[in-house]
Amino acid sequence: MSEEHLREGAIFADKEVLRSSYIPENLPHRMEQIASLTDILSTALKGKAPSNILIYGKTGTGKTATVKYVSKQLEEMARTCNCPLIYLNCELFYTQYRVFAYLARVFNKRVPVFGWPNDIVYSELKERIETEDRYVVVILDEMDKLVTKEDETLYKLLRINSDLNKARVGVIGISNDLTFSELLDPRVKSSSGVKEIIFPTYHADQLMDILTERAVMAFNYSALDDAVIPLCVALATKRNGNAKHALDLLRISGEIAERSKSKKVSEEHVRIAREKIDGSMVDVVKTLPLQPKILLSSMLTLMREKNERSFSSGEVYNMYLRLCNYLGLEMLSQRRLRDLISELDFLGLLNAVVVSRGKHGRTKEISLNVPEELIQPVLFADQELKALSNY
DNA sequence: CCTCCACCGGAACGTGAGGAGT
DNA sequence: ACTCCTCACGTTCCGGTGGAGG
Repeated sequence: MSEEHLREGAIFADKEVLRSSYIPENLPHRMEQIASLTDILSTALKGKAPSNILIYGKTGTGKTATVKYVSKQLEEMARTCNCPLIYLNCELFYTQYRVFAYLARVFNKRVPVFGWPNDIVYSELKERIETEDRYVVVILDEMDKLVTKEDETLYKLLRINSDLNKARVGVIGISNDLTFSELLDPRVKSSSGVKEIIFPTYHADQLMDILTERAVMAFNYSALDDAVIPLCVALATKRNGNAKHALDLLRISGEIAERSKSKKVSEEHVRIAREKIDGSMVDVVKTLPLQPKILLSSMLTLMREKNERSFSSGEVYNMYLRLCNYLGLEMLSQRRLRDLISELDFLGLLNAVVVSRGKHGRTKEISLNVPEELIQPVLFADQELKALSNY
């Protein structure tokens, strides 16, 4: 077994470097974001009230990495001035109770996993924070998971300062949703002094830099064919410049090369890796309910008929109606379809951006985010959509 | 600078399925 | 068995809006 482990080093020097949980020494093309984040945070650490920060960007634009990177940098400073930085992923702590209970636990207040009323947990937390004159920074990753209609967690946290005398709390919210800002109550935004940092998607050459830098650490010398990184970059660029996707490709290619006992990672391995990743995308489509599947089919039909890539939501809806008619299925309202489009956007299957076309109104421009030939067979495989194959 | 399109997305409400409590 | 919920999924209604073209 240990023999096997040593042999594993044939390809990889340090595989962890390619995981999204890894925080590199250097984050290429994120200087600006690092600077503003550091700037805002360090003034807080120097004794001024921390302002709240909202961070936006699509998946794989380096949001979490940047925040973790900066907090690591400031860790020492934070410790000396008793200003804890608390990281919390809302995917795991998605209810008010869990968030507050977790925070209370950080401040050594034992709160049961369930059972207490929310406001008690909240006031316990408040009391705990107040025991000292200090600043606390709470990082809420994936915070869109937290803001559902009646949930006030975020607002409570943003406003907690008005309930505090000595201590101050700053919130860093990280969101995948670019429209999240509009979703927030504008009063909260202005009153709590929220600053926003936007993370644009990476261009091909930027992805190139990122992958090159990581590959040097992750792989043994000459274990990588020259064509591998450019291929990973090219594939990830097609997927919105998603750096996470690019790194996944690289890592999985390496794993495949390793398993096949190759000495080098080749283009072929990347192809297999892509198929593997695409395969999981296929699974997502496969398990989708009927209506979203019809929606995706409408996209495919439009692409075939018009020979274009992106369409307005009106166009998509009309095509959707046509397909429903053809299939003899009941059709949803345009409002409902808008929600479905947003959901598929969130899943990464679609790409939707609001654009204004002046006299021709305002709409969402929607494009397919996965290879057409990949999902078509999956859609046609659905019993209810079978008839589409000869539409 | 104003208009006005073609949507966006919030609010409120309806329905039926699936638990928890009694 | 029964109420009482919460949740997912849809609906209708409607106020709101960025920017090309007048």
